[in-house]
This record gives sequence, C-alpha cells and structure tokens, in this order.
Amino acid sequence: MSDVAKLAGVSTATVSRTLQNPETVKEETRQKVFKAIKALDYMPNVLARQLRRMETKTILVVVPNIENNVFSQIVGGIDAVANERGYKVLLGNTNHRVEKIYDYIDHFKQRQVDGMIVLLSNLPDPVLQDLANEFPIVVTPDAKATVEVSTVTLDNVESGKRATDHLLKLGHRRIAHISGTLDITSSQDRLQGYQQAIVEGGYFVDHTLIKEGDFTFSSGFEAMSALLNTSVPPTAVFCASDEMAMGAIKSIKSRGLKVPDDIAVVGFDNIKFSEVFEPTLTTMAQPLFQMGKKAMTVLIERINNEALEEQHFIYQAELIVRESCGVIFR
Amino acid sequence: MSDVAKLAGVSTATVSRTLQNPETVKEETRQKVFKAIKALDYMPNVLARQLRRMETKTILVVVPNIENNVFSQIVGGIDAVANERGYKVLLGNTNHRVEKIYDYIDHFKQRQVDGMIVLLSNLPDPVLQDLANEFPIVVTPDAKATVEVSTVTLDNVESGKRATDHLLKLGHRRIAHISGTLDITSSQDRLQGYQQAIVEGGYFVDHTLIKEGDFTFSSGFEAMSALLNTSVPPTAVFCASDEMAMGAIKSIKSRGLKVPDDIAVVGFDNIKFSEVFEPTLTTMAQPLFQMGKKAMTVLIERINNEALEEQHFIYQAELIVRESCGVIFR
DNA sequence: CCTATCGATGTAATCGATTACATCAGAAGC
DNA sequence: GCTTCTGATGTAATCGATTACATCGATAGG
Repeated sequence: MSDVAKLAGVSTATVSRTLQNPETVKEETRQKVFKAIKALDYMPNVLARQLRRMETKTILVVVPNIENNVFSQIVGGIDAVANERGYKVLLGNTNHRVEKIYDYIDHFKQRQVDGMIVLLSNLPDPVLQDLANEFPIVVTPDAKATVEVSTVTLDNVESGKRATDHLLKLGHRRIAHISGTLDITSSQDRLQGYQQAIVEGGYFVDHTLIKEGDFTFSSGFEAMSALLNTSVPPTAVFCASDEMAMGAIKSIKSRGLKVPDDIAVVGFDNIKFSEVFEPTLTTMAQPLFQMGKKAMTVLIERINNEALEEQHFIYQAELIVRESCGVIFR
Repeated sequence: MSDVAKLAGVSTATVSRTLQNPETVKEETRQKVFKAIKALDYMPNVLARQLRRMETKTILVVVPNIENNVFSQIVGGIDAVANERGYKVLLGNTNHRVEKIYDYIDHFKQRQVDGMIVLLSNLPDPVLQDLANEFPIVVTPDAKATVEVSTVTLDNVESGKRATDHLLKLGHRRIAHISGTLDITSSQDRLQGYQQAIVEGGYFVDHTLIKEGDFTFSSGFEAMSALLNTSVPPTAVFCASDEMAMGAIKSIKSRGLKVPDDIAVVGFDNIKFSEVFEPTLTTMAQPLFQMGKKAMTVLIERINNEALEEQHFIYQAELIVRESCGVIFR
C-alpha cells in the first residue's frame, strides 16, 4: 500500500480512504490513486484489515454431514446470501461427533469468524446458551425452545398433522408413523402432529403403530417390517423422512403387497429422488434453500446489531401429492 | 497476551514461545504461563498470527454446486483431511457460473487462503495455468491434460471401457451410450472408453447409438426415449451417471419394456439411491471420498513446498453389479 | 580464573491496513 | 481584515501476535 501511496504522491491514509470511503477523497486524487493501484496491480491484504477492524466477514456453518442432501440444500441457501452480502462460508463438518463442535467454538473465541449457523448440533443447552449470549448465532432447522437463540425452523407439528390429515381424508383409519430419532425436536413435533391429527379426527392413537427410526432407508425398512408382522397391519404410514418412506415401501413390496393399493405412504423432505422413485412419493416439502437464506439473513442482522432480540422464523411445509398415497391430482 | 505476560511475570515473547515452541521454554516458566492463560481464559487472536505469518491455514474449495451429491462427497473427503491437519475449508459455490470463480481467485491475491481445490471449474486454460504457477492448486475430479497442475482424477477411459465390456460379456451387441456434457474431459473419456471396448471386442461403433446428456435424470429420460424411437433400439445402455441411468430406465418402463430383461442398463457414480432404485443399479463406483482426501493431502504438500513438481493421481472405479444389467453375483 | 558457548528470556521491530487526530488551505461570515 | 468553519490530506498510533536480535547468567573447557 505504501508503494501505491508513493507512486500516487499521497499518504497511505488517502489510499485507504480511496478504497473504503471514496466520497471523502477529491475526484482528482482518487484518479491518481486508482491509476497507481492499477499500475502496481495492487490488492489489499485482507488479513491486516481484519486485524484492525476485528472482523472477518466469515461465518461458520456447523453441519452434521455435508453429504446429506437436506443439509447441503440449506448450506446452498446460506451460501447464496453470504455471497451476495460479501461473507465467506467456513464449513464445519462434525460427522455427528458432538465433541467436534467444541473445536469450532474456539474459532469464535479466536475471532476467526463473525458468526455461526448451527445445523443440528446436539450441543447441551447451557453450552449453546452461553455461546449465544456472547456471539451471533442462528440455529436451524432443528431447535429447542429451551434456549434463547435466533432460530429458523419448520412448523413440524403442523406438517405432521397435515400429512396425517391427508391420509385420514383418503379414508385411512389405521395409520402408522415411523418417526425420526426422537432425541431431536423435529421428530418429536412430527410425531405430535401425527397424534393431534388422529385425535382431532375423532380417533384413538394406537401406540403399537408408532415406530422410531433414524431417518435412514434401512431403518424405514425395518420399522415397516415390524409393523407388517403385527396381527392387524396399518393401511397407511406417515414417515418422517423420504428415505425412510422408501425403505418402508421396499419392505411392503417385499411382502408382495402394493403401494398405494394395499398400503399408502407419505414421506417428508421432498428429496430429489422422491419423484424418481416408484411409486413417486407423496411428501411434505421443506423449503430448505429458503430456510438457509433466511438463517443467513438473520445472522447478518445480528452481526450488525440491527436485531437486538433473538428472532424466530417458522416456515410451513408444502404437501406434494404424488402416487404413493393413492390419489393423483393433475 | 500482554495481560497473560504480566500475570505470569514474563514477556509476551515468552508467552508466545510457550504456545508455539514449548521446548524452548523452561518447564517452570511454562507452568507459570499456562496458569496465567487459564486464569485469564486467554485465547490467541488468530488474525494477528496470520498477519505476521502470512498464512491462513485455510483452503478454498470451488464447487459448481454443493447440493450435488458427487461434489458433496468429495468435499467430505477434503474436509476430513483438512480437519486432521489443522486446516479450515472455505466453500466457494459457483452455481455453474464461471465468472463467479474470478471472485474467489481474488481471495488468493488477497492472501485469504493458502491453497485451492477446484472441482470442475470450466476455467479457461491460460487463466488456470497462470494461477497454478503462482499458487498451490489441485484440480479434481475433472481435469484437462493441457494444464500443468496437480490433479486427482478417475481413469474414466478404463471405467467406460469396463462398464461397456461388462455388457459385451453378457452377450449384448447393440449397446448405446448416454454421455455427460461433452465439454468436460470425464465425459469425453467415458465415451472413448465405451468406443474402445466395442472396437476391441471386434465390433463397430454405431454413432446413432451415442446420445449426449447433461448428467440429469431428465436428460437421461429424453436420450433414452430418442434411442427407443429408432428402428432398431439397443439391447443395453451405458449411462455416464446414475441419475441419467434412472431417467433412462424410467423411459424404458414407460414403453412397457422391462429392465434388465428387454434392455440392460449400467450407470456411473454409485450414488446412494442406486441401491434403492428399482431395479437396483449396476454402476461404476467412484471413490469420491478417497479422491477428496487425496486432493487435500496433495494440496498440503504443495503448500508446504514438500512437492515441487505437480503430481497426478489416477483412481480406478469399481464395477458394482446389481439388478439393472441382468446378472447378480452373490 | 578467564573466555567461549549455550540456554532462557527480554526488547522491540514487524506484518499491512485503518482511523483518530492534526494540519492546512480556502471559503464564508461578520 | 480577521475569525471560524469545512473539506482534503497527512501523521502516527493501533490491532495482537511473532521473531530477529540483544542480553545475561551459568556452565564447560582451557
């Protein structure tokens, strides 16, 4: 920078101002500086700026595993806004190992990032709370109500209810539910929505029809197999993920039964392959990209102290009707 | 840091040494320093260190779109090694817009990253060459041989050949190929492998059996539909991606034909859903996670000047035989 | 006993920008 | 004509660690 200043015949302060606050520099001087910058092919050293300003224009995204399409879609949304607003995205893959996140928390304390978006951390409440009190943090898409922190979530209760309702409306009375791991709020909420729909429909919840899965294809397969082994199997199943729904369907088919004729299935997530699978999956579509965008937007407000209180945004899932539930609208 | 120094009764230099080169500090002093660090809950400011050392311990991964499973698997591998070696991973999503990469290139010039891994950039040769001459760069999984830069690639010619060979061995003579976009080397190589297999088998390449797709489900569907509309449709198809293979199968089924009975299909990539799809897909599995790990390892060597020449690593794909080709080994 | 060497530590320059404060010329107001 | 204000620019402190060099005491060798 001093080279540029020398060549332009001004001080380094003027060079800096030309780049950061052009309006405070005379047009003529500005031109000289720009000419010198171009002549020397000068690029500011961002590290020095960051040190002085104590900001990095970088945010950290902690994700259980980036290979999972649900998370990578959210990251896509985060990245879109980050780019637009001049932020960089640092990826923190925990591979489901909770302790890994403590390494990432140090990034904060070392001022390596200005903020953080946590995707499903399983971090103990007090730890997260302490962190959120001190640093800008947004949690998505699974957040516990017990921590005061900004969140971007899905209305999982309502979504679970609407998925189940759809099956009720189609005339099903024995509707099973294969939930996600019940240690996360989203799974609990979807289960709750399922129960609400049944109760509000005037029926009783049969707990033998509820099985806990872990969102994977194979857990869906096994849960469904267990349901089929009972004396009175369900006529419909609401699964908390599309992967589990596919597993369930595979299990149903393996018994020589047909979907949706013998058993109707509704999934959750609307992953890419849900419209490729046979039968195509009726599912609750989460606006994941949108949610990622919102999470980043909220985080930036927080970083700039534009929003002092924590904010909560709740999105609605969209019911996408395809073949697996037995009705196709055109 | 000066607070720590004061409390421990030493200079800042000693504090720094205690953390960076503990062996040069007397055990007793070291203890005093550690005690002071703990008492004050001190964390070094990494920005200052970076500025002084002119290194960021951060690498940039430029990826066309992170939502694509092929890329996110490679990123997973990169991330694994990065973590192990104390590097952070900055994500650069280009969303297939080539010009976006120029923004990321500035990161280099501004010394925001120590190195870069490029996943399928479509960057013009001269630009990439200039960059590679000046900075540590690794290209994967699609690289042009015309640029001198370290690469981690798949042997796409051999892979295409083996996939096609497998179909030849099963007795097929009219084998079609649905390629990826032919502007990238991997697609050209897979096509070349396909042609080699046919020629070496003693047959002739029929160019009406070659269709260009773009790796997507729908392009596979359309390419297959076009093939089925010809007077003598193929009895087997080798697709350059699993997604296209699924599209092709959907097209075949929509004509009332059966896979593999009427037409055998082989895919490429071994994405997660290839074993869920019906029929399960025979496919060439790329060791994507491994390739990501290797790319990062090579990059680190380059950053540390351990490897002065550019290096090239070529991986082999593994043929995974499932239902869609008509033979199942147990 | 003196000097060379070494180990442990301190002093202060350094990385490269940003920015509070100082300076100065010229315009405006009285 | 003198003061005051304003706009443009320069001077130098600053961010917080790292590290070349300096210092000093102790030990070893002669």
